[in-house]
Amino acid sequence: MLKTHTCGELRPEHVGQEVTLAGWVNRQRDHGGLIFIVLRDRWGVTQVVASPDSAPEAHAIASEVRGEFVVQVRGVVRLRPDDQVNVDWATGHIEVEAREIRVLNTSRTPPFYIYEESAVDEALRLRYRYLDLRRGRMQRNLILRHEVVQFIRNFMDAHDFIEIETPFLFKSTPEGARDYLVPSRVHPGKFYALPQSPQQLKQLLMVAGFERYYQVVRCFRDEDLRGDRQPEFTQLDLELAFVERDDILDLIEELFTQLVRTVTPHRRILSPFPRLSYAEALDRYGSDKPDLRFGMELVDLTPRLVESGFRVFNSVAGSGGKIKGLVAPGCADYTRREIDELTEIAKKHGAQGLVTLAFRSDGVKGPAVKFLSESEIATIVEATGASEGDLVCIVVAGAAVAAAALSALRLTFRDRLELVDPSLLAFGFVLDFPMYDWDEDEKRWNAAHHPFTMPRPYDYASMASDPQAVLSEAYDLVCNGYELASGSIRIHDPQIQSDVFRILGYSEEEAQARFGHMMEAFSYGAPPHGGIAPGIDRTVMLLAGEDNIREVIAFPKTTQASDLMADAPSPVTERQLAELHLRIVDKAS
RNA sequence: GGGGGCGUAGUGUAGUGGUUAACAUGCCGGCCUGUCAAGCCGGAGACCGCGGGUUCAAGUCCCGUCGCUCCCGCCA
Repeated sequence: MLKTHTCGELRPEHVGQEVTLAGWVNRQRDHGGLIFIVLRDRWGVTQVVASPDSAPEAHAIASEVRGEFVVQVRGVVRLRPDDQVNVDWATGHIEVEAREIRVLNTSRTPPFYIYEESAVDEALRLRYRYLDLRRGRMQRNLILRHEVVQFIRNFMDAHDFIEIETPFLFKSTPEGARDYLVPSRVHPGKFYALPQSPQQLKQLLMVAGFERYYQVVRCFRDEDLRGDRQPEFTQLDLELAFVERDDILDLIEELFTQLVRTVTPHRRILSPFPRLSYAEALDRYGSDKPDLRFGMELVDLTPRLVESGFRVFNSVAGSGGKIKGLVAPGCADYTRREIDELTEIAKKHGAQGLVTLAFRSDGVKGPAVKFLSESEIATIVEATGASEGDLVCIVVAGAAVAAAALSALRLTFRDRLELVDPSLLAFGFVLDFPMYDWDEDEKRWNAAHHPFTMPRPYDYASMASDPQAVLSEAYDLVCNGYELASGSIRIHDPQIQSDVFRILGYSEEEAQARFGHMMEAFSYGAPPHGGIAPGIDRTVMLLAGEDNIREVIAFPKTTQASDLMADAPSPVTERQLAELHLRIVDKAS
């Protein structure tokens, strides 16, 4: 070893020992006489002092050292003078008096600051990711990520799960997300797909009798990126046989509760995790992934105001539309410009407009006030609980648009009014998702979760006649407005599976071609089973207090799905293409 | 696929259509023996992402394009 100790471990108890440290130079401060070097490694920083009197050769080398040089220092640990203790450092009570300094490698001046938490252009960070990863933020985040995964593996092992690897080269299914395809050299014109998740394989492991399976596994989806979405991401994929929904929810609640207590004990959680139905989540928060850290719940004013003389309100009569609102506390003095911004947010989510009522000391203000009766305003006050100083925002639209618009407004107020406690991790479960979504473009029903999800038993009869009304045994874990995990109890009865495929519009032949291997497997004694798959990247992001999963991934892609460091994706040679039986077609043609 | 934001020394930023593009920091040199964002003095460093256009004159206005980013669509 080129070091006897790390840069994070020396304490007053080591005083007098001769030690060897090795790491990167954070800073070098040359006082003409004394030279201070702050040496950094994965474990911390330690101050090294080179004196021209006691070690002239080491001092001469120290004077040549620059930031990010890699150096090895042999020296003696000594106590700092009382008035020069650095209380911000774990090693701040001591320093190492250099006897010998070796430069193991020099460094060019880095393109951005390593030792300081300053803002740097994202593209530059990604281009020099190996330097960005040296910085404290990324070091902390990746170490935290390791601790999270380590905790998960221990937890799963302690609960009698076994980890089984599944193939990355698998079969494409056109359902769901777009697949990343891998051309086959051996089979001209045929392709593998990288798995969107090991969904089918883990169900087959249940058929195989493993009963409790898990895997920390990479998943691939060729869809457009977001702050919480990367083309490749990591899931804790798990599946159990002979379980019911609540068994899985209880397990996940225990896992995340213990995870937070172990890895980030300074964070608070809600206990027990709230469990609400999809319908309730949409009704109260306008979202199936509500941020439960704060209230500001939506209020349904439809029954109270649908017969109003105000044309905007009575327009939803008989249409199934909704009049819903929320109260923004203390926002009655919003300017015209601020109200316009709120209106834009509502419109972006499909609303025609936004009705605002500002409850000021000199009365209720807003463009709609003159169309409303005193008793209608009193009704709004009573229903929403608005009081002086508040701004009531009302959206009149179809149920889905009203929910989307008000949810967006709720999150806007969350950020503007700083309504959340940043230490809180508000986990919760959303249950009873619909089984099917209507796809307006394709004019057919889609599986809301996936086609192996079990419908709620008492809904079988109505399944064919009214797919819209069928609920499923699907569930999500949400946290702070993010979907953290998604899962379901699966179909293990070939007859139900075939009924579901029929509603999804697959002919017998199509179902056989796409999922024949699954249906065949289920005919050999498939146990009742179900599972869930928490996203590791999002989990670590939330635990780390970051708002983008790039900050917890060592080598992420940009929003254009490229790697700026290695410059991927990149062209390949004609020879490679020929071997794969591929030809590039000009996009214009 | 659509919409918004950003792009100016290595880095972070400032910059009414008008002289030689400014500040901080970093970098280089000098001084300095207890600093820890060390200090003091001096210096170098930018054709303002790229390409067009408007104008007597463009970092600034317009169009296009590239990159990063946020959002909508998309994400079984």
